Amino acid sequence: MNLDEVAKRAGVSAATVSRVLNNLNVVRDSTRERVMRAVSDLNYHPNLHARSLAGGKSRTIGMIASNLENPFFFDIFRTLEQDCHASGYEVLAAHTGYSPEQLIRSVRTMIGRRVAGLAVIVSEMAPDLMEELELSRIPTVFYDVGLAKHHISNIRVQYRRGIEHLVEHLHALGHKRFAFVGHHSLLGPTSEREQAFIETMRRVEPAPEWRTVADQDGPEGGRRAIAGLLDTGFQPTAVICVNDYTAIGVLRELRERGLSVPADVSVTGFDNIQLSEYCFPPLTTVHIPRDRIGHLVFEALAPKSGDAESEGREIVVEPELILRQSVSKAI
Amino acid sequence: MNLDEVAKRAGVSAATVSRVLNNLNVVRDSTRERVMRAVSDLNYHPNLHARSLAGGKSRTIGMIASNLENPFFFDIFRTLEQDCHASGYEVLAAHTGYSPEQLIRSVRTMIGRRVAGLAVIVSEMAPDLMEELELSRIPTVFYDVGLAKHHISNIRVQYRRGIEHLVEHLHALGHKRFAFVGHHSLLGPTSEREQAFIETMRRVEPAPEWRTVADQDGPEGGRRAIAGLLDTGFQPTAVICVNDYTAIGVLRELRERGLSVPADVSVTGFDNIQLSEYCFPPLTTVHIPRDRIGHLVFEALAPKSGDAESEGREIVVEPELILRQSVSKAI
DNA sequence: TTGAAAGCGCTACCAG
DNA sequence: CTGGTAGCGCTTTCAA
Repeated sequence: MNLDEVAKRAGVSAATVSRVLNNLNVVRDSTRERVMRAVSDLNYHPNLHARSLAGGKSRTIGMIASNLENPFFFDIFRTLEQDCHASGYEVLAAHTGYSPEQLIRSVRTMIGRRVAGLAVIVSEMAPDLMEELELSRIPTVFYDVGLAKHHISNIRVQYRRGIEHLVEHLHALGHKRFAFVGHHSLLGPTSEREQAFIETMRRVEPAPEWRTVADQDGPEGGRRAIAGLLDTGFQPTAVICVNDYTAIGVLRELRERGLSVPADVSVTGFDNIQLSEYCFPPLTTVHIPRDRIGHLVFEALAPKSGDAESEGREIVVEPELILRQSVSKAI
Repeated sequence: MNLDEVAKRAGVSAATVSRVLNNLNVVRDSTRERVMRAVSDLNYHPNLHARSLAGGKSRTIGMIASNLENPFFFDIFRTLEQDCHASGYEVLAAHTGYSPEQLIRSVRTMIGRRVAGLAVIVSEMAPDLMEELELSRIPTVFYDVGLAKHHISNIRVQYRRGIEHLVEHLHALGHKRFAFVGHHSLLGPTSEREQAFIETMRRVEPAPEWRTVADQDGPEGGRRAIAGLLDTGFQPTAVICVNDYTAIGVLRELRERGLSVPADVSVTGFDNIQLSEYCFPPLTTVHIPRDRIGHLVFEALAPKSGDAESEGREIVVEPELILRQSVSKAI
């Protein structure tokens, strides 16, 4: 089923069918109607591959995320998608499951699809990819990795600041034994959070005891991580989690061990996802404005009429401490 | 940047470059190497649109879900994606946010992309779509909607059975005032759950008091729904939620009103998503095997070598009651 | 307002 | 093993 058959059935040329389908208002109404009729009679659906091939441009934006299951990433996706739809763009989402190989595959696929722009919101990062993307000349946004370049923008969240807020708050409450629950991922924002944690620990007076552990991203990973740590005999009074999603698992494990939060142990998350208000107790966390990030990504990728070809920018996002019931004074 | 430029640079024909890129092992090693070198020198990425256009087949499977944020849908997606990747397929995911218009757009886009198969896992359903898809001859799987047809398979979960299990269990525990918390969506599985609830209520002796309410899918919707109901003065001792994700919001609202679960109110979910074990208290729910569903979808869509052109099948999935701590005897 | 025809970049078939 | 070439289905001039 193709344009020609539709054209034949409508008694017009392929060009005219194309005009109708693309809303070029140069077609006589009667002709347009005949075409539309043929289209629906034949259950015709334009081949999008042919369309992009012939048209050149793509009107599609790609987003690659480490873990779309984590609401943090999904919230960014949702906002980006809304903005895109509002401007007639499609969004293609891919997730890597934190696998660097999958990341490479996804990036290549996106380039192969000739997306109009690409958002790479991942923690794992292969350095060569940056160059591959730069060379591809596709407008790209990275999240917390690398530096802005010609076609590459960069959004960076002041994770360090967020962690510092958290630690200072807990420290002021008298906590002296800290744990950091991270997740596996070689580079990027995660380890920035861990680094910030470690450095802050070293700076604080009097020097606290502290440990770091890591497992998968998510409730299950968080649960296993804290379980492993507690099994070593270390008894933190404050547990700082790399993100809210992981913190949910920590809360459960503590609860099942008969440890009360925050009476026995204070717990913090990061991101301020919706679930952080719905878990028990609600999490003290650090707000990262995913919606704002989504909008920023869109702005960086969609060529606003006027901008010739926007250069890559460096965009900084400030986090904000959110106090809830999962934290209290040290025992 | 295209095949020809690569061919020129490598001093071979476009056909040969194509052979190398497609791993047709008929190319001399030295030639292959020269080509690969040219490819990487030029940072060449094959145009996937041209490829599918020329090749005809697509090696891509589409999945449309109502709400990818709800782990129920995401789990199906994850499994499907794993199976697909293992067999060299790509997956294109779209979500509709329960919007029938978006569903139509997504389906059309998928057809336009000429996907090799399409999974439509949604609650909202426009009847004409079924025919549009049937006519498109794309192998399709619907979830709990319509009937199997020529190219259309159907997975149906015995929701009715699941709800009955739940109600009987609660009834046996002496509950006499029930609430059903649903979510908006005109047709399909959701209302099947609600219908099952209503019919079961009418059948049970002695006749219980009951109400149904609905809001969005998700914690926020669940919270608002139960809040609205409680504000009317109705005091259920058992709240049956359309799914676990929504139940999380119900748990929070009850907690904030000082109602203890399960001492004051019993709450049940549906789906048995991972979070149902992580919330407080852990939810009594009904297990729906999302991984099995994911596998079934894949099998129904990917033409296993051997099958000429598998006919649409009707596949039935049995749910299973899972008892946890969110339910107890009526006060 | 409409038609004819030249590509878009790639695969696949036919020769050599 | 390699090259030439005819499409795949659509958009987009250029003419009419």
